[in-house]
Amino acid sequence: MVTMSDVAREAGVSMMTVSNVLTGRKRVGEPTRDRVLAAVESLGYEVNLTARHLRAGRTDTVALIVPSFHDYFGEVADRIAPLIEAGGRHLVLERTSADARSEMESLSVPRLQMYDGVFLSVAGLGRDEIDRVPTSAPIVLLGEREMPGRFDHVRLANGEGARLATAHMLERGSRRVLALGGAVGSSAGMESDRRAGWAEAHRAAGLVPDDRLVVPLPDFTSEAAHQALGQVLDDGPAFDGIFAVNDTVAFGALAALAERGVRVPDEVQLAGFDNLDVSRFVPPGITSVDPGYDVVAATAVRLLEQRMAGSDAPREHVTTPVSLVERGSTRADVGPG
Amino acid sequence: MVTMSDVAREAGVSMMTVSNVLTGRKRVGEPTRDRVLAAVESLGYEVNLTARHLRAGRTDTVALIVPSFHDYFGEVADRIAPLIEAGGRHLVLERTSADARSEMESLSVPRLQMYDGVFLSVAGLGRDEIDRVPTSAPIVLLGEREMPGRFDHVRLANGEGARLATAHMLERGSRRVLALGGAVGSSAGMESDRRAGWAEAHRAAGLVPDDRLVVPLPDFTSEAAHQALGQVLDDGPAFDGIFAVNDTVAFGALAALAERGVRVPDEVQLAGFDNLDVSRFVPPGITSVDPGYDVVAATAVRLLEQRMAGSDAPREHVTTPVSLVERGSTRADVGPG
DNA sequence: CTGTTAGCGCTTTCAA
DNA sequence: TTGAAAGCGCTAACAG
Repeated sequence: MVTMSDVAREAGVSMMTVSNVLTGRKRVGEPTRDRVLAAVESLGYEVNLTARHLRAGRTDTVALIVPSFHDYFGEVADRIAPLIEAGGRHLVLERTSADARSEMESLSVPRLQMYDGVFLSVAGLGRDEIDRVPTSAPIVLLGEREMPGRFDHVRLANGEGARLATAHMLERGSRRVLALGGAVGSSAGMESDRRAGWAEAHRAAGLVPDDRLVVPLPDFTSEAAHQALGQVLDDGPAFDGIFAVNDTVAFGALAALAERGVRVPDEVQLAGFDNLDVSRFVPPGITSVDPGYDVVAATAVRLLEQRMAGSDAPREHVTTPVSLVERGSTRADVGPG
Repeated sequence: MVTMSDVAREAGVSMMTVSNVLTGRKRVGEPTRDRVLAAVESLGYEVNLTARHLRAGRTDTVALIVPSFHDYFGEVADRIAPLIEAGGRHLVLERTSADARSEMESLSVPRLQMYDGVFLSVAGLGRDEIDRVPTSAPIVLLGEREMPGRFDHVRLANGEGARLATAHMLERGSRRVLALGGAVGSSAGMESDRRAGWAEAHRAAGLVPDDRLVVPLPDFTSEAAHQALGQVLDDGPAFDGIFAVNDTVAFGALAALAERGVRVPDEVQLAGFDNLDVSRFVPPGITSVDPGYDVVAATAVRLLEQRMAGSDAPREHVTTPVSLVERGSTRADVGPG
């Protein structure tokens, strides 16, 4: 490995001069500069960033640590990346494994403090476990559940989104709207917030939410939704609308409906959550709750940069607004129900 | 910041002993060990990985650097991650910006050598530019084009996949199959390989590939495909099949067809490439070329680990096999054409 | 404008 | 089993 002192020797200058040429932090005379660059070129020298980072005490790198970068977090990452770059830092993504054990593992403190800041979304961890994550690096939590007060936290208006989607279908004539992927117990996760919104929409419409319409899922994949909805269609309660906990789940539902020849939106209306790009294109177009990705990203970046700048302002817990995007999977007018 | 020497002082031992306790590399007496751990706990000490890395000359981290982690590369990343973890290293993802300038930027040597190894997929760079990427770190190229011989390279059998998909539709009665996203010029990218396969299938069926059926796209998004196919439907040549250069493009096509009431597969058959998870579920199910993600991942990891182990075996250029997954968007039997 | 010194936090020798 | 010294490659601070 070629080091800076090799270059210095080759150019007949001190290491400091090489460093100055490379970083541009100090004025260096033209001829000296040229000799240094020539030496760099001829030796094929490359700065060692690890060494620079150790010296500087910063890595100029921010991590987005999420359970999966498909779907929602992929979209979020796409918006966060340019904002972080604009601040002169790099964004890297890390995937936490699904299970809580290795999730805690990947949150091992040493790794966290390798970064100037971290966006963290924890799927499997309970609130207490999160609370035990040391605060060595600036951390902004992303995620749809209660979080310890000692972290900044950005979350969506989940209940409101679910309410919007469900109310929309009720307005358009549905009377029995399934909550596909709704939590049955009283966990504090995203699914229970979304389920609460579903229930609230029913009550606002003068209907009593029927617990049998809440269909839990082992995970929020298309496959799980496909299977579960197949079961409901075969021998579950009757329904005429589906609020899917996210768009991926909605695709699984769509497949199950199509297989049985159930027409969308005529017989069953369908709405999802996340407004994935593909949801616009999948016929008949999936009505979906839009998370306002730009706002989520901008808020998260603002909080993290504030923290990285050393602010000790009180932690913020921000809930960002959502909106409903109506498409062909729900009806345009009030139907017969 | 608490350092190891703080812990050593607190525990009344030398730094070396602290290090040994923490890494477990050497035997340490029980009582000493306990005192060290107590000090670590009470001071809230965290190893500084940057320092460790500098000392070790390794970062135990591998990067997957891709233009986008949606779709194809997201799937690849999901398969690569566990394999890398199994080797005791971490996988991080970085996104290259779309444009070649900042792509070259993110490939700046210093960043590359921060990693023990790199999987690199370059979208915007030409072969010559890639050839100029310094070989400081072990690099395995991923991507569907000719690459310099000095790198290991994993690519798909693009031509074969396109041929399979097109031949399948021709067998099932299509006579005029659009190549949606096919390259028009003679660039050496993925799209021209796939277009070549499309043409070959025609010839094998005794048909003459019609260049007017090759529809170029500004980018391989659903939106671009939606627009372009809309144009073709409105005033382009007649067709009865579509080979979409990837599944994302296929979704855009599906939307354009649905808007105009064109029935799939009865009037137009449709096949894509990548076999995304969602393609299984989008009615009527998108026939797609499966890239064999597990094989791609295993091959790439094998090559990189070999390189990271210091091998100077000749560079390998591996083309991994693909297969066709038939679904409802193409016909089950020979139709009337 | 250029060079010298010191040290970021850790671990690999080597010695006790 | 424990410790002291040396140095990974770089740059801030200060001299010259």
